[in-house]
Amino acid sequence: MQTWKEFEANELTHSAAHHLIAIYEVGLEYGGWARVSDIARELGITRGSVSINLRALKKRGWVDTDEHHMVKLSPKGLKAVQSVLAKKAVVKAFLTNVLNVPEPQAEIDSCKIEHLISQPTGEQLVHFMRFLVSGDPLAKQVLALFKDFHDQCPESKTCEVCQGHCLIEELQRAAL
Amino acid sequence: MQTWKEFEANELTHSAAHHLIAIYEVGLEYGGWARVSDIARELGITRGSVSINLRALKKRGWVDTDEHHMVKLSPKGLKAVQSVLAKKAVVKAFLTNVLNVPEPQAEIDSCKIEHLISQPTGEQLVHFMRFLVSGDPLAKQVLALFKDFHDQCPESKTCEVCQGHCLIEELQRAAL
DNA sequence: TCTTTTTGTTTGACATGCCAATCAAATGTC
DNA sequence: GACATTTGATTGGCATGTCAAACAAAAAGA
Repeated sequence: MQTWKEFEANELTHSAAHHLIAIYEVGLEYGGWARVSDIARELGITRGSVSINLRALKKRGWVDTDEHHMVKLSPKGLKAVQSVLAKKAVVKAFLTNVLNVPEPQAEIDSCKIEHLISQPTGEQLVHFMRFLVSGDPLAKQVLALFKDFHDQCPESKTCEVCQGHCLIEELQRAAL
Repeated sequence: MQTWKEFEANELTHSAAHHLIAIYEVGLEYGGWARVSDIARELGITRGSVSINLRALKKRGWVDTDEHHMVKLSPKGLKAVQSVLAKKAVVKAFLTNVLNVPEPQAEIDSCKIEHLISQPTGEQLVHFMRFLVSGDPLAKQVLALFKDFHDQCPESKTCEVCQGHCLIEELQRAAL
């Protein structure tokens, strides 16, 4: 009913997630520490914005700071970053290697949804990808077959993502 | 580099998408027409909010109104709604029928990302699902096999979506 | 040491999107 | 016709997240 409102109820906003990622990336070269300026440069926003945003992240326990304004991910923050990065990577791998979505588009799409994927869904996608690279000959065959199927599909170029739900009803009837 | 900023650059916000969907849903029973109150009730927000939000949607050509304040999707708005609903449905079908994600979770996840999926990605996912229900015995076998694989996987219960990217590196090495 | 640059913070502004409260006009009811 | 309800719009408030501009303090260079 009101499922759509859960969008805002996320623990991590898109902006917050990328602040944490920026701290993580900068920290890789500086022993886990980052400065406001580095984060701002990494994100392409002003120092002022970062300064304000860090206040909220500190208050909620994602990051810590020392007396010299140096910023560091808290254990909780690090875990969140790893979870988000892993979700993004597995989604991107699925899009590029299974769905054959062009790399730039896969990068954009995975970046947009990385912080919105739930833990269960992320885990299942990991398992699915793990299955597909498990070496099982069937998996290889399927990927190859789908590539052919897709290349041959007459709707490949014109399909507008199933106007009017035709595909969905089809899927429901098939009930897999 | 600055890919993360494209999140805001979406043509449809989550809120806007659901306003359009609400108009669509209400309109199904009233020949395509909806009133502000109906939309507000459908979304669980106040009439005031809807009134203000509709102003922007009108200005950008997603909805039209007549002289009696009746609201209707423009052709462009209708197309957008169908695209979003189709993306949501195909994502949900993938999550539930392929990844075996529980229905409530699949509903939440698909709702969160429905408006963020690009057209190319949506189309490819449609083709993938179409392939899986094409009746090809190989497809059936794969789905069954993955179900087993997943049930047997010792990490099924504990995996934290691949802490530290181990899976990703694995996927890259495999290069599919 | 003196100057310049870099840095972090604060301020006022804007945009989105929600709320509650208020209001006028239209609609219903007696 | 008179009163009550429903409806759409407006207002002021709050929260997030961005900017530009101004500021003090620290760091770097001469």
